[in-house]
Amino acid sequence: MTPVAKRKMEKRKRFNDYINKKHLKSTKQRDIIFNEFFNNYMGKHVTVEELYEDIKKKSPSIGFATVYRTLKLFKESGIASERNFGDGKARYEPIRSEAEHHHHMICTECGQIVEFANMQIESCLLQIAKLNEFNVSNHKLEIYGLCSSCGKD
Amino acid sequence: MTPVAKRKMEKRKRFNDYINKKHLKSTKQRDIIFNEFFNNYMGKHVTVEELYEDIKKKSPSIGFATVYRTLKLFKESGIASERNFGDGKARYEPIRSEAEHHHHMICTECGQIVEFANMQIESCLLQIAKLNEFNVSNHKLEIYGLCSSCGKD
DNA sequence: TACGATATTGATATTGATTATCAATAATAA
DNA sequence: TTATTATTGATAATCAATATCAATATCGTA
Ligand SMILES: [Mn+2]
Ligand SMILES: [Mn+2]
Ligand SMILES: [Zn+2]
Ligand SMILES: [Zn+2]
Repeated sequence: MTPVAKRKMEKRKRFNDYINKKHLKSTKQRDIIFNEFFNNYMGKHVTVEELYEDIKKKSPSIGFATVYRTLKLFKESGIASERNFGDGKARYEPIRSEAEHHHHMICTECGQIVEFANMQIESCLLQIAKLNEFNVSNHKLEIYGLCSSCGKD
Repeated sequence: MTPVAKRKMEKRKRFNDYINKKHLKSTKQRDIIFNEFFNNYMGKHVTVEELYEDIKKKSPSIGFATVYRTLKLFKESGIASERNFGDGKARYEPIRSEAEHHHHMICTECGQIVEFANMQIESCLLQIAKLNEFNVSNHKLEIYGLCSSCGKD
């Protein structure tokens, strides 16, 4: 089994566990959305609209609201992250692994997104939180500007 | 003149300069909103709704849309920052000085906001941007969690 | 001061993303 | 199989933010 397939299976298990724990149900629609999301959007930051349009091609009967609800479920179960890059639309990305926590640089001209991670920043943040006796649940860090292509004055 | 009064005057000058540069006009409404904002919301993070409700008490004829438009003007002219803390409402805070750049820790329970600044993080960010040839215009960093009061399990 | 060009205002309608509603249907447990 | 409970898809509702527009205010110039 490829590492990618293994990762997908792990997320699937986690999602199933969540479904069971909360007494929810497995459905064809959730399967379809799960597969589309984890097969084609790894490392991407997809909007609900985009994912819906994509899925509709193969499964025209799936409803818009269901995609909304399912992505929210993915987030709640810890297999997807919700992102907001200031354009008013929520974006979702599959979580690769707990270890691959990262942040984003967004080009305000072309929309290109560059991911980055930095241990020094992460430990600074923990320290700051500790100093203020804050019990951190999550944090976000975004850099906005022009990418190398768009930034040529 | 107190330091606070001096700061307010500086912002006023900057706003007037912007007004002139863009061939806009000085109006009573803008004066009223400016004064309310810089007299009573220094160090705060106020929503449009909140500021509107506050101003309406003294100046009942001021319209909701005008408060929206004026806060956006404050932002464009560089005398206010727009913040988004994940509750779907934009918040504005008066800019103290270029030197007082800072970030936020938000308690998801009681809404308390703690400000912090950290030079190490700032220089890390600049370095990361440089490495990726990104021309940074701004960045945001937020920590979400429970404050010391709310976090007592 | 009066005039003319231009910007602003306040009320209201509209937009756009997201959420709620609900009757029909599907999944699960007994 | 049946009873219970959750889900679905269509659509209405919500809510912050923005657009529209006629009336009014500002401001440079005469
Ligand atoms: Mn990412
Ligand atoms: Mn602040
Ligand atoms: Zn770009
Ligand atoms: Zn709190």
